[in-house]
Amino acid sequence: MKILPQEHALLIEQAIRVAQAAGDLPPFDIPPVRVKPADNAELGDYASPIAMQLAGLARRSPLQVAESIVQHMPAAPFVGSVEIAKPGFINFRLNPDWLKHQTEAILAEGDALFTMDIGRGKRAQVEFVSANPTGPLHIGRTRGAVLGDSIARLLEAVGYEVEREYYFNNAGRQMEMLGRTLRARYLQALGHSEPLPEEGYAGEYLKDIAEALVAEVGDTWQHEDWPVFKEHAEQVIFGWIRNSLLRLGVRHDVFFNENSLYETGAVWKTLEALRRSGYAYDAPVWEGADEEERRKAQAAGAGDAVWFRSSELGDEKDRVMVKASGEPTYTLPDIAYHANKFDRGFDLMVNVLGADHGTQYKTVQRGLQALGYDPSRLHVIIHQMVRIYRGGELIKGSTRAGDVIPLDDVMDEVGTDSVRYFLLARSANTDVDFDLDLAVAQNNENPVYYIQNAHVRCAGIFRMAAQRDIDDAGADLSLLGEPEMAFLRQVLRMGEVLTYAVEELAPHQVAFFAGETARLFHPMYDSVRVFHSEVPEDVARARLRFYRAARLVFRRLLALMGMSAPEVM
RNA sequence: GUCCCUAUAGCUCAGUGGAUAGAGCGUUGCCCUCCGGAGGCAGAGGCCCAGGUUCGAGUCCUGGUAGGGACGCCA
Repeated sequence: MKILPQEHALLIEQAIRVAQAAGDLPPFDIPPVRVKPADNAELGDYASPIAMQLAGLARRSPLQVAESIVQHMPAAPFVGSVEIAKPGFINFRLNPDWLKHQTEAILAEGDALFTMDIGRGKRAQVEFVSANPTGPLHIGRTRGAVLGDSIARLLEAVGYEVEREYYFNNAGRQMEMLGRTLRARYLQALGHSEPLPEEGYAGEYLKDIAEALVAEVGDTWQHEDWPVFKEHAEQVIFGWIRNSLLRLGVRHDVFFNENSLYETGAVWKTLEALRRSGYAYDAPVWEGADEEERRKAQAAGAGDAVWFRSSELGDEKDRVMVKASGEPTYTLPDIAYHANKFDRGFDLMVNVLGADHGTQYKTVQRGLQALGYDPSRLHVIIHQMVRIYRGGELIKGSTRAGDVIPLDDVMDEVGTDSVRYFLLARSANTDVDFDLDLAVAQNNENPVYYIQNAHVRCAGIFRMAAQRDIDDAGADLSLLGEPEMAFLRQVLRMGEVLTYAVEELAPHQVAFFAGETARLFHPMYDSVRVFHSEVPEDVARARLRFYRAARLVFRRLLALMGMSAPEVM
């Protein structure tokens, strides 16, 4: 399918060149030509303000420039008419005949509708979720899952070969706490009065794992230490996370274990590289520390840590990479991990993170810079928080406190399609208030049903067509009317919406477009009937052909959002 | 204190430097025998404040104000 703003822009560029060659316009470098869908249908379908932009360069009035451009505009099958409007706009109207026949073009593309080759031959990587296996997946992480997977689907739609990656850490202090907590829960389940470790995980889910463990191994583990329990907890919890993601329609191609960076020595190689470039040094406190910080560190008896001189790259202070104990903080392996990503040679890298990791990624970017990589090649999408409401009440919680609602419970309650839609339909930059009551509502307050119902209605038409044995192949599409054309105009905008959504890595654009398209569909469906006593058979066949294309459009949109396209509801 | 995000209709949100700023819910009035009423039509109603850049600013810049988040030798 054509991406119409681009097609129109090409025509304008050619027209300007021809006008310049003919001496109608003075020579100048042509700036990028912007063409947008016109906001007022009475003015046209697509519009460009290029003449206003060029007025200065051409040293003529915008209207004169527009006239010169329009005079030299080459013909194109999709252009019906070109007009000039007051301040200097060039307005295009689509050729109605061409528009009606786009029905066949849509059907010819099938489920690959609006697949593009922008990313042909290029490899993209999307890293998302990346939750450590310390508890069930909660709603905040789920937003990252939905965003990351939707971005991956979009990249695939424009032709990239996409790898989905999950980075995790199953070592370190947090995992030790997990093991120790499970051990305590296990002993409690056996009837011992074992206290939970300080800063342990209070969540109920570890009780569940402990009880299942008792049922499985009895009391044979009571003399085991925490590593055995950590191993078990990790296995069970990772199983939960994978299952939750699977239910949500999210799969990862690569699970990257932080530990492998130690096994290959990458972590220490990274540190050496940073030392060589002068970005690492040993000291008890960072170089820019004030008196108070120094006193505190001395009082605490701090030994030499290895610091990352990030303040030289715009940070407010330097960061510890290796603690005095010799153990690295997350900073060092994270930098090593991203260096590894860069070395794998992706053309495009996307990292989806929650707002609570906003500071962390900056340190990683500075680390990459210090190593000589170009950090702008890594696109970081930081999404804001998700708040869950039930009955108008905010539900709060953290994994540690354990009073969080696991994703599985939310999916049980509202269904996976609703979870995906509500987490997708907002720009990543804004908070999401997830209203469980609304998401579960089976009425038109719930946009999920509104969009899916458009597909259901199309499917209904074809059930009826099968009964009546009507065939739409070869239908005369010139019999389509204005309402159908309005719908086709909207559908043809899909190319530019997808292009823009990919450029901005903003998949919520797709959700909005789907909603808009459904809003255009339902009134039309009401008036444009296929099976009606007053509709002649040839018109009925043309409309049937049209609804076949409409069904495909909704199926494609829902697929891009990772949602199902139901036949009945 | 520093950094990040946000501020658009009564509410929840779109809006890519261009024309008269869009949708859903709510609200007011109305319509609909027929492909599933989980419907449709119409109306009222809005860019936080002050500067700046631009032929043109909801959009870009600076400074405020208000709300959310992050600022560990935790990950």
